[in-house]
Amino acid sequence: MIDAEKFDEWYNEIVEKADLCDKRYPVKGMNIWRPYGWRMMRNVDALIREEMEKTGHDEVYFPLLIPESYFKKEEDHIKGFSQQVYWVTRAGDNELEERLLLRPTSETALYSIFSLWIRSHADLPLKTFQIVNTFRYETKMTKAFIRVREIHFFEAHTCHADFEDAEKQVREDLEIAERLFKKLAIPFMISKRPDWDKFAGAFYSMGLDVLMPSGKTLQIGSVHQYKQNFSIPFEIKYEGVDGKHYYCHQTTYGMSERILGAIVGIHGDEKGIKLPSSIAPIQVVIIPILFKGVEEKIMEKCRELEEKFRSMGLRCHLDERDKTPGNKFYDWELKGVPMRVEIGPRDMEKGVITIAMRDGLKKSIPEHEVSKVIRELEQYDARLYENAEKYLQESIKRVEKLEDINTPIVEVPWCGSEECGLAMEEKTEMKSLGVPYPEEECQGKCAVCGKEAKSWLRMARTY
RNA sequence: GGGCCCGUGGGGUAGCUUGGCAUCCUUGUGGCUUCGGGAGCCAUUGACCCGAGUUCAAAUCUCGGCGGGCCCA
Repeated sequence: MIDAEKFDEWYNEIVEKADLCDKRYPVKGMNIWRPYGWRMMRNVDALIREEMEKTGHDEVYFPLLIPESYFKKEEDHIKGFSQQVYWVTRAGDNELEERLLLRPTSETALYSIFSLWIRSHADLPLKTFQIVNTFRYETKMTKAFIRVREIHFFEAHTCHADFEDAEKQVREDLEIAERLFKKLAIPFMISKRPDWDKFAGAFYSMGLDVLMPSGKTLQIGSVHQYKQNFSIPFEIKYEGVDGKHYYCHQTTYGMSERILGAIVGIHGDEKGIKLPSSIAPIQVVIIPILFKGVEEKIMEKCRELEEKFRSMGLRCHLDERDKTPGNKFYDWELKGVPMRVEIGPRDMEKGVITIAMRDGLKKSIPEHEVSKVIRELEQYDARLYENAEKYLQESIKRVEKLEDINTPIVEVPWCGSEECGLAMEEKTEMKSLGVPYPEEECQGKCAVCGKEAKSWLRMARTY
């Protein structure tokens, strides 16, 4: 893992060096996805789509532009986003009759239409999602994948007959996160955000955060319970079995390319990034070790092996570039390829292949046992996860007093008042992530006012 | 919201104080030779963020814009 002090600089460099993005596009906060980075993102998207399908969500795609009148329907929502909205006010030479905005998120677009789609209790639950670009005008401190102005955004939107069914959805969303982030080898925390920090318009918000090597946390997902806060202004109503009309209860689930930022940050080292095999564009790279006179024999063996790996369902690449092997090793380590296979004259003689995992493990395996590489990849993924999990667990501590803080993440007894919460933020120079979920009883006294604590408050420095 | 630093070939830099020919490394391209952890030699492409101002003359000085990075709230 990268040292805390060096992390920010390392991160800024590595995202370009590893060919994930190109930051030279001259619009602030809008970077170019390079092929390698985009393949990683699409692989993440594919895992998300898989989860959505399993849980009965349907994919939709709504327009980028939202009429001002739609956007203005929910008051808190406008307040939360108005300073971050890009406007389209003219087309050609004409001023538009109604201004249009680039979606900063799609609630107002979707819900205006959901009110048309939903008529009866039989239409519920309505579970949809989309993966789109959203736009938020960040004023400063943009950072590749972490704070961007054009966001690659996954958003699930669901409508339910009652509060309890929406609560069930929130729980399902958190289970999806468990499965997804396990596959991505990124351990995370769930916190119920304090009221002053919930999503604009939400009844409550659950934040999903990871810990970066800099000691700052990064929110990589959020689940919101809207209750009827949107369905009332947007008039999303259904007719119940009793013939009466009711407003829906709604939830949303959001994630973005910050997931990539987390993977890059959490697993990276001095050599480069380290990818979990679930999203690695190349899972196995084959490097021929050529010597004069035996080139053809070695290349033949490499191609044979490439075929074999492909037939096993692995994403495999044979590096035939005219470079020295050492040069190729550095290159693929930089890009985080989980497994490297070397084939040279010595291996051919012994009938083995040499494998080297990105985290350092190196061994020879007999050629007829090639299928074992699957197991090696699984073990590598598990090591990635375990190391990151260990770092996270070591970084969280419960303390009774604010003076005792010496870890990146702390949990302190809290009376539940906004006043005390904000006082803690000020004194510690940290932000409240919220109440840890699943919630555990807290017996102590509020670290600010000394009254009986209602819960723990989890705090950290954040991106 | 407040403040600080920075913009020179694809990447990293020197030059800026004191205005005048733009330095070095790396990468890319062609070739020879090599290949079990960044090989060597030869040839070669390629740059002063944009705009305005001062000046005989601006990478250099002044102002503005755009972009990048950091700190504090």
